[in-house]
Amino acid sequence: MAILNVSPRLVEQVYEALLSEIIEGALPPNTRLIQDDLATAYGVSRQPVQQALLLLRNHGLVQDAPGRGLIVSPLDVDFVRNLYEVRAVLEGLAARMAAQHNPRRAAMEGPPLIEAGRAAVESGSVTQEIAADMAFHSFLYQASGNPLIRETVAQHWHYLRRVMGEVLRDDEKIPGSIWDEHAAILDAIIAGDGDRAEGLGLLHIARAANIFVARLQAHHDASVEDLQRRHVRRTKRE
Amino acid sequence: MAILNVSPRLVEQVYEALLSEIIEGALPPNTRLIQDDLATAYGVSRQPVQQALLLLRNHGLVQDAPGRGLIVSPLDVDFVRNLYEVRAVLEGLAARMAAQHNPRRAAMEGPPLIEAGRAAVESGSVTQEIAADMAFHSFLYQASGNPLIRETVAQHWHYLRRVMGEVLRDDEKIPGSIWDEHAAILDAIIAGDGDRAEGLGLLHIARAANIFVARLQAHHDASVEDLQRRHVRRTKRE
DNA sequence: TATATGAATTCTGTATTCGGAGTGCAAACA
DNA sequence: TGTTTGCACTCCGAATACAGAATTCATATA
Repeated sequence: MAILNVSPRLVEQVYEALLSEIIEGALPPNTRLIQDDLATAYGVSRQPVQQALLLLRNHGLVQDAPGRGLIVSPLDVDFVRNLYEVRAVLEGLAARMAAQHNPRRAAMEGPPLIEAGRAAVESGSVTQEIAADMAFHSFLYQASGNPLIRETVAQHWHYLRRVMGEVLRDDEKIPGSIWDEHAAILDAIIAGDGDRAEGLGLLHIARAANIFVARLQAHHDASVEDLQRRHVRRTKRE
Repeated sequence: MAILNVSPRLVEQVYEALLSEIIEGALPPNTRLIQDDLATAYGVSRQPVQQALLLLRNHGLVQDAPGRGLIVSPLDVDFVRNLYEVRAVLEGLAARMAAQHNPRRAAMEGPPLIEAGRAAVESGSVTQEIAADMAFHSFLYQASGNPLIRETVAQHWHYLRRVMGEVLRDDEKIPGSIWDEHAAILDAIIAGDGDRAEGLGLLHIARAANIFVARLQAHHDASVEDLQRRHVRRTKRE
């Protein structure tokens, strides 16, 4: 991924670079992160690297590994479940607020996003699907009129993208029905029906949670099984 | 203020020190923060100060003031309103989850907290009231079984404490009725009634929001008026 | 007297250097 | 052969040093 923010601040550039490498899986969970190595890899001094790592640690994407510096945090299934639980209520809140404050705007800007989403599904590109999904939800947060919702969810989004990446890397696609759900939420917002919008928003995220958590769990189980198999092989050999 | 966390990490010590100075109002909004000055004041080098400021900026407590470094973020009334909006749904979620997963534990540990809260109100000490309130809500988050709720709210808590400090510094007390509301939430949780618990939790925070936002607005208006009066005086003199 | 231009100052961001804590390996001993 | 002790190495946090950008103040000019 290209570095979009061309700020002269090395800290931010390193932060963005590390963030996308983690999200996209180039740096898999439990990878050790050595300041010196990163510094030479990015062609900067250790100082900005250290600060970028401080921020990542603060956001939970990397964690202390006492005695051996920092490692990329593993994707804990329980954690992801909790994440979706929180995001669901935030999504509900956003939908309710959008219905209360911006039904007109939703009527204007919403439908094209749904169209774009359906087109992305047709195209079969997972990347495009994810982008369209993000665009729709971002719009929702914006229309809620409460910038804090977007900021809070943004923190979570890093993890969700990691999960999506992990799950979709070799799995089949996202079910296209999510765009029916999006359309239903949008309808409720345009109708100004806050209660219904909230309920549908909540439900939508709860469904997504079920799908992704189940798949992540399956992945996790598979990798554990794999480890066990290897272990058996090695034990046999000895 | 004493440094409680005796971690050998200077960054954290400086962070904590700055945080409490901001929360308690020792560093009022719009105060300029100069790395060098802070470093000599705390008796450390600029390095840990810079990192602590980076974290504070990331949390929104300080912000860039282009060309003149960093300043303490002003307490924006709209922002606080949004904060309470988000916290309300999180509080509702916490109450619902606690009712679903930990009614027994709530029955054990809840009542003493209510007692302590009522005692704090009797004592008339604002500090104790705030502590008791925080204890009750912390318990709720813990009982929800979702650690993310606590973490997310913790981020917000800094601001809420600033608001409380600002409002309660010279104002009258918090209404004692909040402990009736707490008791009602607890009842619903013990009864295992998730819906009722959620509704009451939401309502409780919404009420608190009304009180504090209104008072903060009043403060703000008063200070604006004050500025205008001064301006008039100065204009007359000229 | 108001405005523009230049230098000095201030402050930040980055690089480099220093000291110390922890780990892992190896050798010695039981 | 298993355990323990000591040493070397790795790596991090903090201090110091350096360079550049922005502001402010003073001076000169219209």
